[in-house]
Amino acid sequence: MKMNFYNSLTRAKEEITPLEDNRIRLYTCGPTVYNFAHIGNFRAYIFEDILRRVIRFNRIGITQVMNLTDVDDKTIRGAISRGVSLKEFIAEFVQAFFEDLRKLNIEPAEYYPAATDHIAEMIALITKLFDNGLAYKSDDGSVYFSVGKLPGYGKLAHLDREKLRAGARVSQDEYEKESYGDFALWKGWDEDDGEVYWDSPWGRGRPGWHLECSAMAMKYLGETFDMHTGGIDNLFPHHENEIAQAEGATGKPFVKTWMHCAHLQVNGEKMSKSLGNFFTLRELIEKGWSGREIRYVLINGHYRQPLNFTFDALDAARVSLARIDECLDALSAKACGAASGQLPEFADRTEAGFTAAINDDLNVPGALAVVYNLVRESNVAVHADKLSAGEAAALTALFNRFDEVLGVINFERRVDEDIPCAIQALVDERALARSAKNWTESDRLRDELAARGWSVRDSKEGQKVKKI
RNA sequence: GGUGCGAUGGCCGAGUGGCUAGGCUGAGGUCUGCAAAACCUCCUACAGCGGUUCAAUUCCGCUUCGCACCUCCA
Repeated sequence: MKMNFYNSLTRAKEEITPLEDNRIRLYTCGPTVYNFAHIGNFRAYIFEDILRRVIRFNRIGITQVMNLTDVDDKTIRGAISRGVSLKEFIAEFVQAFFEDLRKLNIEPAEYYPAATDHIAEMIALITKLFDNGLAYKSDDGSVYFSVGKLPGYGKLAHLDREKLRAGARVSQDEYEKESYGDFALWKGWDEDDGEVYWDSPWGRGRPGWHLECSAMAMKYLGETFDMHTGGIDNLFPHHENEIAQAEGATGKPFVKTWMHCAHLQVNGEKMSKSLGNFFTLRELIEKGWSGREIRYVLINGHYRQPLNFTFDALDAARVSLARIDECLDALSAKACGAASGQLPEFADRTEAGFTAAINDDLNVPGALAVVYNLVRESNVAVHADKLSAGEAAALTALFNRFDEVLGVINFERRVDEDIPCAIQALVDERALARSAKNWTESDRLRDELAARGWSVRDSKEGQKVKKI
């Protein structure tokens, strides 16, 4: 089935086919490792995770690169304020970032290049831009990209260069640029940079922010590759400038498909560090939410729509996931280890519906609706005892197939713990009371089990005991 | 000022020119000694005003409101 994704460059949904070798080469803008990422940041990484999972679900290979921005104003400032080297400063946040990715069940990318390991590639790129007459040096030792000399600049953001004007945040423009839209390729060293600098043909300094992505993307993925993604706020200027640097150097198209996700909001406003209205993943986990629940909230909205983050949504996620768990528990009890057989008739078109949803611009909410319909029909069949063991096993396999994309069904799913002897004794005692129809004693024992952290549910097959 | 995006039932959140999204919550019901789980029903939604159409929540225009970007940003 065809994948159709929305391309920010053309502003239309387009059929996605790999440029080469049935493999999609994907560059995803990663974190600046100067503190802990917040869940708004992770919305982007989860969107990219869903993207790569959907590509794989379609039996297409993937090579994903996610950069780590480890040199910029914020990392330098952080290192200096702590009196440590840049490498030491970022180490904690790099490690935390990878831990957080695991907590959210985000699949690892193939490459995580750090900017500071690719200074030579960046210098080479600037050299090419000089050769092509697109770069110039200023008096302060910085190098700028001359936006006016590159035809087509603004094609991604659809901005008219003539109409670029300073927004609210640009009142203090201290750079020595020839023209307003020009951006730094290389920043000449100054005192604020401390020990952080590299030598270059233009003197000591450090790379401009946009440069690393162009240089590293081309190193790992080639001069032209399939897809490049990030948050919508990266569309301009960051991605526009990446295109300018890459295409200005090579003369070839840089990226075929650009995809951008909308922001996570809190009370209708963008979640951001500057507004202070953000939650880090670790904060939420400390409050008792699981990575699974947080992942569920973050995928249960279309990536191009702003998503309003609330604790009510986390509550709903917990209950919703429990419903899926109940269904899968019932199926696995029914399957009882049987080999996967035929799917029951009601599930005939389910996978097609799921695939249609995710292949239509990653419509995860639509895919989840398909999953919940299957949950309901499975429950009906199980409770009516109309399911064979082979069918139950086949349904389980189907849920697992969906989970290749969702990453939320089996991830961190509660496994039934062994029942301690003391608890089992109470359960046995309760069975006796029940057979004697001593409901008072039965209820008392249920309360006692609950007080000890175990729930008991009566069914035709007897008592079902679970850790709460 | 420029450029985009959006407004869906109590909450979240898809989608569609006519046919049930889905989840959560609330109410009622079936089952059960009770509870739980499961299932069923209901709370009959598409910002407002015009227009196109046999038919508009869906297409077009205007209005109102909101969000984002306009060189730190996921």
